[in-house]
Amino acid sequence: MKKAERLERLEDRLKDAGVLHLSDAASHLGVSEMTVRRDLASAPHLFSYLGGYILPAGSERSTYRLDAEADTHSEAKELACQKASRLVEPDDTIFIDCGTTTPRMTEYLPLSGKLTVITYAMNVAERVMKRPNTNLILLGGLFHASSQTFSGDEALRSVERLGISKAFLSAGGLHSQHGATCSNFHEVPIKQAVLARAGLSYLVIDSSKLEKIKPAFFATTDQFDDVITE
Amino acid sequence: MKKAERLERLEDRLKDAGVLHLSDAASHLGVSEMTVRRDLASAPHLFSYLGGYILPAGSERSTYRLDAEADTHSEAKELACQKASRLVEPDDTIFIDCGTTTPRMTEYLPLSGKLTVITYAMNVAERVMKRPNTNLILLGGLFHASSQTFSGDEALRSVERLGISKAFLSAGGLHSQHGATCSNFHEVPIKQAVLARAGLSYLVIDSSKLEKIKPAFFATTDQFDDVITE
DNA sequence: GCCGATATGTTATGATTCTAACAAGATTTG
DNA sequence: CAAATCTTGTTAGAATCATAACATATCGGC
Repeated sequence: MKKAERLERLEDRLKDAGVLHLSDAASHLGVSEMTVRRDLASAPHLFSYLGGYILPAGSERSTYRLDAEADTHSEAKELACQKASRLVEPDDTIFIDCGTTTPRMTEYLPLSGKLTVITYAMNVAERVMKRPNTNLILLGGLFHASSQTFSGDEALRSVERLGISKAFLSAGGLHSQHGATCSNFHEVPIKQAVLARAGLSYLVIDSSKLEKIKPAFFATTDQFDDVITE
Repeated sequence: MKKAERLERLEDRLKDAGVLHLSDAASHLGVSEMTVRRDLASAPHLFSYLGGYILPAGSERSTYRLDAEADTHSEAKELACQKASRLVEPDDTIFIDCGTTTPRMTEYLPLSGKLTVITYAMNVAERVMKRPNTNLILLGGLFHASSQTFSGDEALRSVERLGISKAFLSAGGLHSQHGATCSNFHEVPIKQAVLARAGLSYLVIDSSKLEKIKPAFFATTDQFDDVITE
């Protein structure tokens, strides 16, 4: 058995198991741990190796799943999104912000009528594109892994040419004195452009965000028509 | 600082970094490693912990299942993409077109260096965003489910402001007389804008496309520096 | 303030992982 | 066939990780 074959078997095995311990891999391949180490070192584009465990390459940067339970304050966010979705009418053109809260709205949006969803968040786009009877407009640009969003001048210009009936914004903090703030500065221009263009603007947050302050300020409290929490 | 806050900060940090060493996490949070261990143990649904390293939960399950077999001329496309990827150098800025062929290139691109990938195809973006050390620029706009792409004026204007060293285009047909054609008219403006801006342009197709004609014409054969097939 | 309960830090010990160096076997090449 | 090269295995010491036990600190009633 040659190195190439071992690498292939490792790859296959990883697709099933997800992670593999060095010692398991060694016995599975019938070679010493040292050989597996050397195999791994020779193919860093295929595998990641962390403290004795083998992973498929790139899984460190996996998309953040929004599985119902795999998130802090999950039930609160779910509830807030259900309430927010009730405000959407079948023929609206709505903006949905990034984060772990507002993307959940996609599950509760009305299916009748011709809804149009505008977003700059990948996790929102991925969900909306699978819906029937729904237009999706994604504001593109440079991708930021930290927030799963895009940023760029052209996106701002696009917003100015769109009609937005209702905007659903998210925030990392909402403070009575210091308004709405978020963690990433690149989100600020888009949020502000949307706020300026939207007919009605809502802030959708779970109550744990109240009275918190994050580094990037983007709006005062009175710029929102309503704040929706659980 | 309470446990809940530490967990949130860990989550944020992981979104950026992907993995985090126990000792880094401890110093980042200003607590002992033992406390971080205990925090992790109390929230196994949020994090995976392997040999001293913290990962987002579920990242072992990287489901990069390719539609590889569920596609015609699959091996031919795969081969063409491998050949095309060999033309890419570590610090290039490349454009990758839509379809079922060119998105496979993402698997073979070099991992060293700081690659930048420009695209208007959702299936390309979804793959590139999971790669480390890679910038992703998505040309946004209105989503077309038929080709999994976006279209819009702002995207065209974005292309004019980008420097593209190599462009990898796809086509539904390449005819000796009638040039390169595709099935969707909304792809034409982007393809043409990219052709006009790219340093080198390649057409990546499997040989079954040769001498075929599709409804939307977008380029003559001599506009490409090379045609890459299996 | 006092108390119990919970949270956090420290230490020590054993297990595991990492790395380098060398030896033995397999493969290529002239 | 023999030398050179590449591959693999073994060993040992250093570094790191895991776990438990205990000490200290903090918090929330009463």
